[in-house]
Amino acid sequence: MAGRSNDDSNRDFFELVWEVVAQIPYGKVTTYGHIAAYLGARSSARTVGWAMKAAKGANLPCHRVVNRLGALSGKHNFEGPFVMEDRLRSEGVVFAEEDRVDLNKHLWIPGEDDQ
DNA sequence: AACGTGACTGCCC
DNA sequence: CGGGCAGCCACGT
Repeated sequence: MAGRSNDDSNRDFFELVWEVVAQIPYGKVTTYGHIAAYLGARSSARTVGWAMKAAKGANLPCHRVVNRLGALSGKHNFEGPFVMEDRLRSEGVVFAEEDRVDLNKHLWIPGEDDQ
């Protein structure tokens, strides 16, 4: 057994992602890439998407996570294809275009004191 | 163990 | 502005 516990790196990447998502402020959004970069895995943006999928059912604001273009790439993974957009609009999030959030106004980057 | 797929991203045409 | 290609990581078959 040897303890391999060395540090918090033992935690699953998914769990770290969920913690970041839980920190996204109300009315703000972030991207898969920024979350991955914040966790030191800039190339794992895709894995962040898997974490979201695995988080389905959890009490996480996963609707605040969009792709780099602000598009709701995961809307079809919610209870309905309209739930994600509906939830964002409820928080006052503005859409620059159809199915595309205005990141210029609502982008929140983990680690940045923007809260 | 190999292959295909995907809630991604960057680069090129 | 759209479409294709490559790199990346985890998962299902």
